[in-house]
Amino acid sequence: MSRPKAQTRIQQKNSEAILEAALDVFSQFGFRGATLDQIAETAGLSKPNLLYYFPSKEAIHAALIARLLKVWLDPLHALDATGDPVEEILDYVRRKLELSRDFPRESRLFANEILQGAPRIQTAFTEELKPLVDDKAAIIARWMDEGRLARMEPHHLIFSIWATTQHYADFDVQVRAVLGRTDGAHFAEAEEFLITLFRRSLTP
Amino acid sequence: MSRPKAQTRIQQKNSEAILEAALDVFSQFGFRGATLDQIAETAGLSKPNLLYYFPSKEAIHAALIARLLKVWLDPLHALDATGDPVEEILDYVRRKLELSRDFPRESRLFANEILQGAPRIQTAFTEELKPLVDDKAAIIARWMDEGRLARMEPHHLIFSIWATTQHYADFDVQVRAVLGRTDGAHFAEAEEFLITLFRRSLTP
DNA sequence: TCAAATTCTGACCATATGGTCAAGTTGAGG
DNA sequence: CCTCAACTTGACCATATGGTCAGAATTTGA
Repeated sequence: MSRPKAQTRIQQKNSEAILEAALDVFSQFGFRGATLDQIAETAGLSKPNLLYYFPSKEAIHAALIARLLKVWLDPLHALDATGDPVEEILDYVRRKLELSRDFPRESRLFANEILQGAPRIQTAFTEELKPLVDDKAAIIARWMDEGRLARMEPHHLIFSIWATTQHYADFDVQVRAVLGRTDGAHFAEAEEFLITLFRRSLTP
Repeated sequence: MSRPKAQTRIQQKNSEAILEAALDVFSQFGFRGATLDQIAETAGLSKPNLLYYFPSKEAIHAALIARLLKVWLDPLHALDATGDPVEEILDYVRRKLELSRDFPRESRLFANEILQGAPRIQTAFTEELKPLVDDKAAIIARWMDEGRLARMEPHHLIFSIWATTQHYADFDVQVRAVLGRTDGAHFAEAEEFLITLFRRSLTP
């Protein structure tokens, strides 16, 4: 972070390996549960070498969070005020569920962070997330005023979409245990279910 | 756990204080992030004294989990096959949301555990949770067969209820940040929203 | 009241962990 | 092929942490 963007080939490669390894470890054990030794070993580097690229454990975590925040908020950004209300929201559900399926570690990284009071991303909440959500909630409210969506509290609608989609990444072990499966086939079922759930309650 | 149930007045009081403190600390920092010193200080005991009542950190955690599992599964147990289908499920939603409101630490304790792969409660999943969910899912499926509920995949319906209700406990900081509130008034809104959401999609 | 059982504690231990540093190795440009 | 900067590491440090133990303080029951 404070270090200038990776420039040499080696810097590029190792920084990437570190962030990749850190994502593995942080998402599995949380910030305090993760150790530099674990991250270094996963990345195939020695601990001092790891600390040559990032000044501290904090810095690695911060770099990860910053990098992922954009990807994470992207689907909500894509919600288009000029599209068809119901389909726009269902598309958002689909995109969020795809993130859970394709980037479960990222989802768990955020979940871990928020669960523990989000001590390291408070500013992102108030400065990025809240304005974005307020903006999109206003669009949804307008659609409801126009009678193009059934009336519901827009913020809570967004919460329910986050909750239901992220559940499949964050509580993966529970989902698998309850369904008695080890494959990932339940994502297709989940999509069908969620689309049905939200379509029925949103259609005016 | 291995120790016989607290018998003397002092044992009763101190065991209780320890579990209460441990709930605070574990739910906030996760298993690996929590320290015995923290728990001991919160409980108002010395660390060696803490270890006089529980043989290890693991044991404290295990005792907590065991004690909470019952409370946590209770609302689902209460789902009654002879009741009115839509109202039974909406009552379940209400009870789960009440748990999130009244026992957020318990919710976060479980969330932390599951997020990290549920290494310490795997057996509870397969031996208690799965059979219970399968049982209730069968009841819901029967209601749908009888045309008394709109058709949806029952397991995923249950997941969506867990996800949406627990979201308000587990992601509390995020909810507050996005709503821009510090009070707990959003629980009433959440209830209204969730009841509407599920009623619309479940009514045949 | 007094001995036995229970409860409590200061001091201590082994290990883990985030981080440092001096010195060595490797790679890139001239 | 030589030099200088970039990269890498073994050894090390201070602190934190889970846990132990001998003995002191307190409670209990006869």
